[in-house]
Amino acid sequence: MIAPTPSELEILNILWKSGEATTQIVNDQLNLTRPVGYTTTLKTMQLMTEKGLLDRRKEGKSHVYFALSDESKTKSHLLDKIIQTTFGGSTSGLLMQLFGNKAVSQDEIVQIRAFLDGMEDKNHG
Amino acid sequence: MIAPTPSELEILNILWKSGEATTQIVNDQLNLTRPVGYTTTLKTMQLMTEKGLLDRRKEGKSHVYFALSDESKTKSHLLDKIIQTTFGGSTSGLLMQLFGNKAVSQDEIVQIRAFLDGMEDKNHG
DNA sequence: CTTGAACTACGAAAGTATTCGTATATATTT
DNA sequence: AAATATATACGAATACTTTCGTAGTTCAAG
Repeated sequence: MIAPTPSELEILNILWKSGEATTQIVNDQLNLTRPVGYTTTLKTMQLMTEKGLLDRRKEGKSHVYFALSDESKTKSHLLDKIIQTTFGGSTSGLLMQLFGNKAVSQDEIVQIRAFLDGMEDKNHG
Repeated sequence: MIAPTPSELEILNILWKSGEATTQIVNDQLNLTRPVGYTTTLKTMQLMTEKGLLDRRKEGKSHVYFALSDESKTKSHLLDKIIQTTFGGSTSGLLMQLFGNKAVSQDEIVQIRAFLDGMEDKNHG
């Protein structure tokens, strides 16, 4: 599994959401959050393509990029890593931290409840 | 809030657990997991002291180091960061990922529900 | 008070990630 | 087909982190 760097993850998040996009579009999206030069984004996406994180197809004079790495697998892997390094491998340690010290909105609690309901149904059925 | 680097976090975890320790002890602990030179550990701890992550007192010819940064605050901060960068700011997104790809026992679900109950009581009270 | 073991200080190299300038290529417009 | 706009390719600079060698310090034992 190839772990993306922070910058690469930003780009992956954009491509996972939009399915595919040109460098221009990705760069515009990035610049909604922070300033970054066009060629910087281009270079990063080229490196990601070499690494096998992305692939691309030619369209007119530009390239259209799309993610090869699986969203769920990648995020799961990143999560495992922080559980390992920050919480000594303990998933419940992470949960305690999350619930014990962080404000979680009512909406999110509702969402989490619904999710747990679904899981329990699965377990019982 | 000063975010520790990965290497710094390893050292913090050791000091949070033991309260305080010399470079020697920290380095020995690190070497249970991976090989790292004594002066590497020393240098890192010196940098951490400059940054205000650690402080130390002289004892004999060596220094005894201890963490200045709060464990819970630091972990909470790291967690916030991954929630932001990886899950678009959605805590429930993280939980779904966690529950979706890992086996979570019925006991843990019950525990989490109890947590949520407690939080809601707090919110409403 | 000299020797040796353990420790600190610090510069600099090595590794990794990010950034961007500049040259070149491609398509479109006039 | 020349000029313009938009792309790509790529080298190299910058930044950040980690690594360790070497020189010098401190303390204790002989």
